[in-house]
Amino acid sequence: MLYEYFRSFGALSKPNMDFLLGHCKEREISKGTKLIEPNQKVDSVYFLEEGFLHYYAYNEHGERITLNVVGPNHCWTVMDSFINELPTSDECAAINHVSFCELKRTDYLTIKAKNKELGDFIQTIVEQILSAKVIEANKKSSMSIEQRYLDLLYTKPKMVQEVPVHIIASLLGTSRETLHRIRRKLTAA
Amino acid sequence: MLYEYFRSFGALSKPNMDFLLGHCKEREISKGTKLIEPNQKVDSVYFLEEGFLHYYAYNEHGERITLNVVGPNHCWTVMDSFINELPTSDECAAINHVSFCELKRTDYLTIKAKNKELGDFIQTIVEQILSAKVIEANKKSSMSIEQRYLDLLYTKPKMVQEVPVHIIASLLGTSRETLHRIRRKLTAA
DNA sequence: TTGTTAGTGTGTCAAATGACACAGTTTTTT
DNA sequence: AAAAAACTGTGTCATTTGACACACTAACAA
Repeated sequence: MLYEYFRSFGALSKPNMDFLLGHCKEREISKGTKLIEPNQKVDSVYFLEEGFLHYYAYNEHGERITLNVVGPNHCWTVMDSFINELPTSDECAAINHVSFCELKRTDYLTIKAKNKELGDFIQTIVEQILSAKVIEANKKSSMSIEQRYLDLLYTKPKMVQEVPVHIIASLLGTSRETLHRIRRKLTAA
Repeated sequence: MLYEYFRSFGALSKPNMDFLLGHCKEREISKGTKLIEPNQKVDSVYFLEEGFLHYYAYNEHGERITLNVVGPNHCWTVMDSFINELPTSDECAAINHVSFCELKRTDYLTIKAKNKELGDFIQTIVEQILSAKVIEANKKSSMSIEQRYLDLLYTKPKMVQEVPVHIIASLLGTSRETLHRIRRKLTAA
């Protein structure tokens, strides 16, 4: 699964691909477990194989803000913390039972420095992922809450099914009740 | 000015810095001029020295959505279009008289391939800029409109002064009138 | 200079939203 | 099995917002 994911970013010679995959370790955590505690450094990149992660922060009023919900076949980390070795005030918890692959920073740096092909490969992935985030943020700002919900329903139906409504609502940037009104309106039509 | 900007990302040997700066060309455009027309490829990275750029798009209802307002000492481009040579439906226009430096894609690629120091340097800049965008997007989603306005007023007072209210409002994600109510409330206090 | 356009300030009103309250259901813990 | 906790569905109501309308001013072009 992780192999297919890497493949989607371009070709890579067998020894390099093996070297890359060899540094990724399988792990599992159960529902409710925190992957990242507050004020912890994020020392790894995570690739989800099953389940959903809830990435969130608290604003100055103590309200919990959902920054992202990450599902299977997607990577997650806090770039700033991972790259610059800074502690982050954000947190990350498992919504379901989650299985994933972990790549530690030290291994990440080893891979990046191994040879030119691997270095360029990693760089391309980072650029693609960050660039996609910027596109997503732009897209989001041009859509209403209802449109965002429809988009989510279309692109990630499994997430809508498996993740609690109040988390989906806060991901969309609204309240549980407003999301409810939207769903009611949609089923009526 | 551009030199100082590059410097802020780290050290670079003199010949490499000269090589880099040598490929950036000074340009100016007057108020109202479009830097990027709709469905055009974005073939350059721009570094602003003076004035403000309005980066926007239209949603499916034909409403103009402000994606960003770029001021002096900041870089701008549409990454996806620039890297993958795709036309973008977004547009970009000068709010004021704008002077800037331009770096063409061909020159960008030349610089990147010139030697390892330059390649790594460019890569670091790209990562930093994109990473900052993600952080900004996260921050934005945890703040109310009023807080975003106060933040903008504090971090970019000149932008608030020089850019029309309706553009600031749409940058903050609200209407001209609502921004007005916020300003009225703030001056009253 | 005059006419035209762009931008600003403000009021009204209908619609959308968030906060709260509570009941019913499912899941988890003891 | 019983109790507790988490989640879902729904109604009411005060507040906020966006849309519209209009007056006024500043910038710009003929």
